[in-house]
Amino acid sequence: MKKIKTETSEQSEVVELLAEKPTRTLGRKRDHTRDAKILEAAIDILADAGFDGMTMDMVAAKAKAGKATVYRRWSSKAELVQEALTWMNRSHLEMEHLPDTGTLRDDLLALLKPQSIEEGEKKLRVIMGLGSFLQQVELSEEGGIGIFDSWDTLNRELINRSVGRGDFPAHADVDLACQVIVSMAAFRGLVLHKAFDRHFYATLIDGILLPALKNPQIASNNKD
Amino acid sequence: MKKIKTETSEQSEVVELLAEKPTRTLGRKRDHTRDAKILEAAIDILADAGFDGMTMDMVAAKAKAGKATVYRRWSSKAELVQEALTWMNRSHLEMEHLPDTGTLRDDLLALLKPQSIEEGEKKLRVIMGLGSFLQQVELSEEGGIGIFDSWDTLNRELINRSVGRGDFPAHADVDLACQVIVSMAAFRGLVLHKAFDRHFYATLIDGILLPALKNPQIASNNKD
DNA sequence: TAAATACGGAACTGTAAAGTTCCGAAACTA
DNA sequence: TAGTTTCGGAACTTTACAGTTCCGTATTTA
Repeated sequence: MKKIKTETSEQSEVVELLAEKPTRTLGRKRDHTRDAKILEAAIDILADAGFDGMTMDMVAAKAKAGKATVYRRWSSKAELVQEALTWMNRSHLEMEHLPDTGTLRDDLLALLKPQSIEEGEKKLRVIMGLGSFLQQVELSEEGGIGIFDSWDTLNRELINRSVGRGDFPAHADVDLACQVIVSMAAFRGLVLHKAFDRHFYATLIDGILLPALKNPQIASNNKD
Repeated sequence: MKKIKTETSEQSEVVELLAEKPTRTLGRKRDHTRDAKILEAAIDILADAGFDGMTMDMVAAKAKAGKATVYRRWSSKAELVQEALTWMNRSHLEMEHLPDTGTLRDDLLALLKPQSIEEGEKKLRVIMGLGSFLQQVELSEEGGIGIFDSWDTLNRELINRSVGRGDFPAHADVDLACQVIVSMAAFRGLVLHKAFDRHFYATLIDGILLPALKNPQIASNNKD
């Protein structure tokens, strides 16, 4: 950025002004394993300090990097956060070994591994702390979800499979059901500060999700 | 905050240290109509700039007050915001004239007045922008925010009345149903950045709430 | 082996905003 | 009417942090 450099010491370069030869093959190579360390540090700090509570010094320190190293990769805090969020949402979807217990209820519960709960709560804290950042920078496309896509996709897959088996009417509103799961998890974590644990999830499934999916009425189309 | 003040200029006061006589009857009286103006200004700015985007100068300017006037009432930005949030949630619960259309569906929808939608969205934007503030200061008691209490109470009233009429089984999980409403509204506003409008609410009621309440099964106890 | 670029670390600059203090004017009380 | 507290407004101080620059060292290519 802004590499105009009005130096007068080297006049010999004037001739090459229009050459535009970056000649990138020189010097020490950039260590791209540092990228992940820095992004990870950024996510950690975002999770428990929020966007405005996070300083570039914190990130650099946590990643054991110099600030110059950070700014060599991302030209601003906003850019770093933007990419950190993308990195956080890189999904390791393992569609191959989906749970298959025979009932939707147990499939959904099987997806709730302790590790995924912990990770999900961390993501929630990150989003929660984004606050004013979201008002400055329009977060990626689609209004900024993407963060729940991974879980949401798996849930949708399980429910669709169950509907396909004939467990529920074909007109069941799968989208809305998926929204309920994610919304309840988020609200419970962010606002109520309670864990989205197995017991609560079972109550939600039995008391809300399954009855809603079983509903013989055709609910109006919801698509947002 | 940090009002220790180790001044040495006035030794005469030392004698009265334990007197504690504010003698408040002197001088111009504080104009308490300014309080509301300032709190309202704070809420407005919180709504479209967030906690960290809001400056005390903005608040003072918007309320046409001096900063000294603000700090005479609240000793810090955090304190001001704290009270502004409380003030925002002062509920004008009009339990007397609850809607009574005869069906729960229409009662719930009737509660969603255009004015309350607009107000609700403003509140959501405020919460959205709270971001890091929530991580610093544990907001109000009970872990929750209380911002949804007003609406939640009315919803619970309507649903209970409907259950009392015999529209739904007596074992219907009213608490959980209320949680669904509030959670979906919050998530939709905070994360999806979409309006919680009449159409979506109708879809939610028809597709989720009513089927869940109608559920003949006894769901496990959920009480948190 | 020399030039170029990377690294972690630290010092530095510039700016924005929290919080304080002072001003002249207004309002209240003894 | 004199002393006290309020008001809006503005100037001021202090602090924190984004972003830049420089250092000594390590790594890579020509």
